[in-house]
Amino acid sequence: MKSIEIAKTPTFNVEQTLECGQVFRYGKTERGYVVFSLDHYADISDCGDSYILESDDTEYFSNYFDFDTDYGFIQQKVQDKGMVSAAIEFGRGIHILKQNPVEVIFSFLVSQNNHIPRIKGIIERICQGLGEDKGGYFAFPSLDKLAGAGERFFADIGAGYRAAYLDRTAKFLLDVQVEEWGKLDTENLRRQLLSLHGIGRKVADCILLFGFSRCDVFPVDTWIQKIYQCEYPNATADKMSELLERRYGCYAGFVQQWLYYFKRESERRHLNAVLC
DNA sequence: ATCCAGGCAGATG
DNA sequence: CATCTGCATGGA
Repeated sequence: MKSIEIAKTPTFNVEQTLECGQVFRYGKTERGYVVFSLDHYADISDCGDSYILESDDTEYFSNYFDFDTDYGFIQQKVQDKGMVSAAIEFGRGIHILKQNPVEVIFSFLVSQNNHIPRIKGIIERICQGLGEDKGGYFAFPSLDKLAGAGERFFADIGAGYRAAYLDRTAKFLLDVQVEEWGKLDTENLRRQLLSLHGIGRKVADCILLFGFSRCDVFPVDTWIQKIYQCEYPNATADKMSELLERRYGCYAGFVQQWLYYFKRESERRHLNAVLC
């Protein structure tokens, strides 16, 4: 196990980055957070003026946390006189994680029409049931294990009607080189994802953003719809996504994540944020 | 208890 | 093209 020090800056906050809804395998500790990705783990503790990251693979996580992107620059580019700036001020420390595409595909298949606490539980039980025991935690399962589990397994651990999606997707991906999909442009990659059973526009866009670092997509879920229903009263979610992608271009994914976190946290904390 | 959740597939106007 | 419905489950 190795450890690295991460300087604290205004544009990186571990709590905001992990709690903003892009990742589900993490937990709070006394001094910070633990996060799991594939078969790796990282423990990040708050040491006042810096973070200490302890991990089995510190290089994996220094890429995972996306320290090379200039978030201050992006925040300056997209600022406005309204809710985008308000959302940035609230979630200034969010980074978009560079997660494993396969893990993201399964995570966001589970996420549809579901609450985040329950999503976390379902994914955790998938790891417990099929993942390698790493001593203290379970790895995300291999495609072999996922494909061999059967629909019953996913139903039994509480995946609900998504069990069939998980089973079919696992069996399909067994014969595919998902890593090759990274070479496709966003439009063709989205088309590929949409051809899978259980993946629609919103789940595809989350996979594009969180699993393939396509920051030019703007996933539209129920929270984002609430934000924009005043401005686009008769636009479907798909249409809304197109319009917002066009408006924010290569920064769309970042803007979306700041707005999502702001809206959801405001509701959760019963703040009466002005969002229309 | 009733509503709703980081929606989607399939069926029907 | 747009709109409607059923879906499994459990947190609030």
